[in-house]
Amino acid sequence: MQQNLTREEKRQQKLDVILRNAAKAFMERGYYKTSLDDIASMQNVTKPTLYYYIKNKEDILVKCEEVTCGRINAMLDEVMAKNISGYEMLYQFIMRYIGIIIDDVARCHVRHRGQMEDEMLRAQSIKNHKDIENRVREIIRRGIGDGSIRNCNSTILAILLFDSLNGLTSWYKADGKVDQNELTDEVLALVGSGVCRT
Amino acid sequence: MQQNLTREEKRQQKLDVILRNAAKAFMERGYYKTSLDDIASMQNVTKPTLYYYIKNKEDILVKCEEVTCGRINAMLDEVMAKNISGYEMLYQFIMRYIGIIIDDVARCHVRHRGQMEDEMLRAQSIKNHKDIENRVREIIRRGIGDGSIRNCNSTILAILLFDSLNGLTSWYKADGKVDQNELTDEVLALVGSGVCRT
DNA sequence: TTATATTGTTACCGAATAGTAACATATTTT
DNA sequence: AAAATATGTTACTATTCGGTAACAATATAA
Repeated sequence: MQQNLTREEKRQQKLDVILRNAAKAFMERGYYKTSLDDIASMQNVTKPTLYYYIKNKEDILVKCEEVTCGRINAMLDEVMAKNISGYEMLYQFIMRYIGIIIDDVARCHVRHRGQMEDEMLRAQSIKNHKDIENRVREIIRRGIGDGSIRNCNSTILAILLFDSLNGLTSWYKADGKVDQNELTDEVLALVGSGVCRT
Repeated sequence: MQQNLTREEKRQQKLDVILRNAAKAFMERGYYKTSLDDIASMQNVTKPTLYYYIKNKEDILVKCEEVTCGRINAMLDEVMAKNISGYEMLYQFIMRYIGIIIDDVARCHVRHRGQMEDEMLRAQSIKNHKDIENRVREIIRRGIGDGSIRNCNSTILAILLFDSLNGLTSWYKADGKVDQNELTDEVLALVGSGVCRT
C-alpha cells in the first residue's frame, strides 16, 4: 500500500515538474515555439514519455489552469467567509491574488486562458475565469452595499482590476528590481484612492 | 505622375487591407493558427502575392506596430504640448488612448508586441513600447510636480495603467453591450479616485 | 508599338513537429 | 519465481506551412 502511494506520489511529482517546466518555457518562448521535444528534454525523457502524464500538448494548459483556478477559488472561499467590509475583502483579495499569480504555472494559465483549440476546452476555460470574475463582482457589490466602495459599474471595475493584476504576470519577476510589497502597496493605493491628489 | 501616385496609393490601400484582415484574423484565431494562405484568400489573392507587400509573416506584426505607435506618439505630442496640469494630461491621454486601441490593427499590435522571433525586431518592439511608457511616466511626474497627482511610483503606475488599458483590447468590442463613453468614464473614475468611498 | 516595371499565378521544397505503433525494461504484486 | 503493470525508448507517419523559383499577364512609359 505504502509503495503504491509512493508510486502515485512520484507520478504526481513528475507531472508537477512537467507543468512547471512547460509553463516556464511557454512564457519564455511562447506556446507554439516550444515543442514537446523541448519540454521532454527538460525532464531528460523523450517525447512519448510525456504522453504517459498528459493527454496532449493542450492538456498542459488545461492542467495549469486547473491548478491555478483551484488556488484562486480556495483563496476566495477564505476571504469571502470573513466578517469584514466589501472594501476590506477586495483589499485582501488583491493582496493574495498577487501572491498566487507570481508563479510560472499561474502565469502560463493567465497568458493562455481561453485560447485552447478544442472548442469544449476553450469554453470551459472561459467559464472558469468568468466564475472567478463573478465572485469578485460579488465582493464589489457587497462593498457598494455596505458603503465601503464607491458606487460604480461592478462589471467594468472587476474586468479592469483583473486586467491590471493579470498584466503583472507579463512583466513582474519575483527576483527583479521591484519589491513585491512595494508593488502590492502601489496597486492597493491606486485601486483604493486613484491618482488624484485632491 | 498622377498615374504613379494612383498606383502608389493603390498599393498602400492594398497593404492597409492586408494589415486589417490579418490583424483581425490574428485576434480571432491567433497568430500561429492563421496561415498566410488564410490571409491571402481573404484578399482573394494567393500567398506569393502577399510577399509583394510584406517581407514575411512577422513583418505584418511589425507594420501593425508602426501604424499604431505612430498614432499614439502623435496623440502624445498633441496632449503634452497643451498648457494643462499633469492630471489633466493623463486624463486626456487615457480618453484618447482608448479611442486609438479600439481598432483591429492596434489590438493586434498590443497583443503581439515584443513577441517577434527575430531578435532585432523583438528588441525594437520592446523599445517602442518603453518609449511610450516613458512619455506617460513623464506626464505622471509632471502631475506630481504640479501637485495634481498624488505622490506615487510613476514607473509602477504607468505599467498598471497600460495593463488595464491594453487589457481592454481583449474583451471590449466597439459594437458590444458596453458603451465606449461609459467605459471611458469608469476607467477615468477608477484611475482618478479609486474605489474607496471615503 | 515596343520595352519595362508591376502584379499576379502555379507548382514545389524543406523543415518542423504533434502524435502513434511497436518494442524494451524495470517494478510491483501474486 | 511468474505474471502483471508501469514506465520508458526508437523509429516512423502525416500534416501543416513559411518561403521561393519559374512563369504569365497586365499596366505604364518611351
